[in-house]
Amino acid sequence: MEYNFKETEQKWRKFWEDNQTYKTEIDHAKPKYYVLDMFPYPSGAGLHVGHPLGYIASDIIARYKRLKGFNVLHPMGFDSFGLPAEQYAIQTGQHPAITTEENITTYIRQLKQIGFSYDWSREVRTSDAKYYKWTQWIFMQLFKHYYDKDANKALPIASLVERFAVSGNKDINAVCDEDTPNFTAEEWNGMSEQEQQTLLLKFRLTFPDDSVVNWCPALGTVLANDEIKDGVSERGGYPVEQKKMKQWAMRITAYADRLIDGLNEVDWSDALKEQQRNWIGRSTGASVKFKVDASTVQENAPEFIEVFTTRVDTIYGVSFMVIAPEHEYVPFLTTAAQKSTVDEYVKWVASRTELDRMSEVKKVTGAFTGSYVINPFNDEKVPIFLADYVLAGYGTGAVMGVPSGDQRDWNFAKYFDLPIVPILDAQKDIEEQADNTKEGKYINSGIIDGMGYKEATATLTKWLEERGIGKGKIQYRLRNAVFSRQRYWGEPVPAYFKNGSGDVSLPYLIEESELPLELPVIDKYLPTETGEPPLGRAEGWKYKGEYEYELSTMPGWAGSSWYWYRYMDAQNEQEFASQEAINYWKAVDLYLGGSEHATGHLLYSRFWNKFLKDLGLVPEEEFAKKLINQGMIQGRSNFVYRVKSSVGEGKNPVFVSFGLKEQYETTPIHVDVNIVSNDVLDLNAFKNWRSDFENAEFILEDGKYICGVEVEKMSKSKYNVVNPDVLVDKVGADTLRLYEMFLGPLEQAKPWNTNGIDGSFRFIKKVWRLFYDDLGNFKVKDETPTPAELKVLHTCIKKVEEDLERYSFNTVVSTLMICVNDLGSLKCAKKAILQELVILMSPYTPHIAEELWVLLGNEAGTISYATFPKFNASLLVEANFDYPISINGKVRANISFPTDAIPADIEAGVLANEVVQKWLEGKAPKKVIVVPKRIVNVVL
RNA sequence: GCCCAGAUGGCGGAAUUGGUAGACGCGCUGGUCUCAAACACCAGUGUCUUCACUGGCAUGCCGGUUCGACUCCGGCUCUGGGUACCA
Repeated sequence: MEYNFKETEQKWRKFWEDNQTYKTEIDHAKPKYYVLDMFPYPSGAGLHVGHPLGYIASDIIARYKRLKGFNVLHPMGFDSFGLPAEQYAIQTGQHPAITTEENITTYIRQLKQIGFSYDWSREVRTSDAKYYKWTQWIFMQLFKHYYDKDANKALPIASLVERFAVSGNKDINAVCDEDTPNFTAEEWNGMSEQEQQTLLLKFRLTFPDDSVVNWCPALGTVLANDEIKDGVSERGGYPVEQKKMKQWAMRITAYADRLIDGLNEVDWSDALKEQQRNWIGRSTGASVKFKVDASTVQENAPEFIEVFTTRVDTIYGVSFMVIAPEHEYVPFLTTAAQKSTVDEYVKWVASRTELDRMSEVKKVTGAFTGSYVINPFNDEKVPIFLADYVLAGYGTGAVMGVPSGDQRDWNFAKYFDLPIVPILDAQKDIEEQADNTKEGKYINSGIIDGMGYKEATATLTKWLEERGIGKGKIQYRLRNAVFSRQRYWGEPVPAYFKNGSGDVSLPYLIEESELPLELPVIDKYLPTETGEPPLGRAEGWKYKGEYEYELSTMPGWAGSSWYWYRYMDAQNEQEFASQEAINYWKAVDLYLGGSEHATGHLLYSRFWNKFLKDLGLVPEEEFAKKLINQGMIQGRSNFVYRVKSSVGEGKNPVFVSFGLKEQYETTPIHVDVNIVSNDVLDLNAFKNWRSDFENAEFILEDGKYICGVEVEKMSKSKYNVVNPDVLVDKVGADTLRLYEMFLGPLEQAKPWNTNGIDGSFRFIKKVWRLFYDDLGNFKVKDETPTPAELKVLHTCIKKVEEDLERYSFNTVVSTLMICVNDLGSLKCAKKAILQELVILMSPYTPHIAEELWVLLGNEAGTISYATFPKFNASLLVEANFDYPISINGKVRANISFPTDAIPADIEAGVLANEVVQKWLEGKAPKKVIVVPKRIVNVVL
């Protein structure tokens, strides 16, 4: 009798659902274990084979931990706000809520099909008002708090206001904007409401701020870097420019130190922690104010330009200063003679993205403003340049150029023919390249001549501080996080604006009792004619019928920055989760997801978690104790090639087939792999695929359009998604689960390839044949196992347990295969052995395990809460060990010795061996190394 | 460019702490069963040499440490992830 996986799997999935087998409650009698998957964005393409990889692994751990006696929380939900649904809405007019709902339904059906042991009663969706009510609530708390450096935590703004009223801000040690002025209590108390509120924004943990964005005038919207290809919008091919815009920001920089320090207490990979440390980029240095030479500058020019440097010791080597081309000072510093050069340069830089600017470092570009600053140490005039390698958003947007010590500065100095001054006697070949050494004694360096690095730095810093023109400073690369999106499909910001005198209007929060602030209905999902975000279209959408709401929405990461708490108490309408639930489940014990979230989601989530802890709402400083990054299942992408000259207003886009593309200048564009077959594009499907391609024209080869191919990550934006449904239908969920784990180490990236899935399928059938003979008779007997059978079983128990404890999911599959092969060879059909095997298999192949468990006479549904087999080491004891004997590190023989033989006896035995004798050629060995129960090495 | 990974047979991979490189599986080759095929089972399978035994070579490339290196160190090459509005 063949195993009927279809019927059996369906039967058990229904049983688990009907009996709520995996529903979880707080249970103080058992230790808790929280295993969490990074929840998916429910894309229109459905679940792809890359998703389950992590989910299968976490499900295996969840099932394993249940067998080990833990009370396991294992939930799933959806990060359901996001761009693709909105993009689809723009194309079709369909409300994103409808498509999102449909997509989620598909996802749930697909997930349930794979036999995951989720407690579905706890499902969350970030786009559900019952959920985003609490996202908005957390946003409000951020607005109502500031970061107090003395308390080293967030404190209420209300307490800050009280202190301002008593003693101004001179004793306040708080994280705030750079340009926050000093003020006394009298000054504070004398301020208008508007002035006070403006000042408080400099302290709040979320606040409106100017930031530079990719603005696409033709689409009237801001684009992600992702949506820009070759400087034009991927959608439509329109030009994009850099533009300053008021955006909500999150003062994540307040938590920079705690975000770095907290990494020491979590069990995450070193690679990931290193990435976060680098992202935060704490560097110790000094800030220095350079006085602007007033003789050439325009009216209203600044008195000083401040720079941050990690090498203040090189300050005597400064031969120019560079400020960012978009820096607000530029107009004031530009002389009439340089104006046309500067304007042209600024315009060119505005057309480039930040990524372009950082990537292209080989080509030096820049422009001289015509103005100078004065080096405070030697009173020399230093020319001020603009250059695109300085970004306005980093530090002060200005850097001092030291060509002898920094290669980028050196390149710049060569290009503009600026002096390259040596500053250390240890610097070598500085006419050829920069030398950033800190060794040697300073030269050409005024007050630090003859000193070493440490002394010089201290001397200079002291000198600056005494004169009030500089100080030691810790600078972070981390920037405050932009928290606004000019989009519809996201959480509305629970804020409105009033006190609008002229263009100044201030944000205020709505009342907590008015939450959730729901997304209003709009007619279409595009910006307004005046360039406002889509919410500007909502008719009569005003706070108390009077005040403008914030029209941007929250970014994708808002809802995902706290969701693990909502699972603890998903239906709670009074709080984001009850204190009882939070204090029972505490933090995530195992978190599984892709490494592409290293510096996004995982940093923002840690930030919000620390904030919630400061408020006393959650107990743990770090929300995820252990984290594993599953490697990406890579996709096979297809490309079409758009001819560049066919892009623009009123033109039909032209696409050239792969083989002919070298004859044109083209932009490669991803095309949905589902409308491509054997790399041949379905032309009609392509025209229907995206509205801007409906008039597409093609240059064909042999009457066909051949697409390009590349292996890259499988993702909705690359349109290369492969669906697991087909596989479940063909070979069953158990086989799919086994196969995905068998592919290789969880952390490693690999392209999706179904070759080899037969091996997993055969394994399932082999297991079945341990229970049934060829005639379909159930053959399991209640007999006493032999030592050989017990040895096979316990070898397996040991290895499965060890491997699961170190999350080596692929080797467990091999171990199970070896065990089943060996039991097959032994013709073992004994209940005592097979019953334990079934438990060992059950985390991987829950369906067939349930079936066999019941066939062995157990109660249905109880295998999930059975006891993991106990390993008995005494069953594996061997009398002898087979030593590999190597000569000069190469194995030449194998000799068996008693397990407890002493090295001297082994050495004697080895030297007597004829193979060894042959290699010795009568001579005595130089050395014999005996590693007990491992190896013997004879050195000639 | 910068930050972080990875590279082992025809293919996916194993080797957990420096100790037999290639477990397990796919594929392939030969055989058993069958009218035939599928399934299943048995045997072989890194490469060169050889009838065979044996031996040489071999973990991306170059060099080093060690009795011994896929594993540690230095220098490269290529591939993937991130690079702040994809999530």
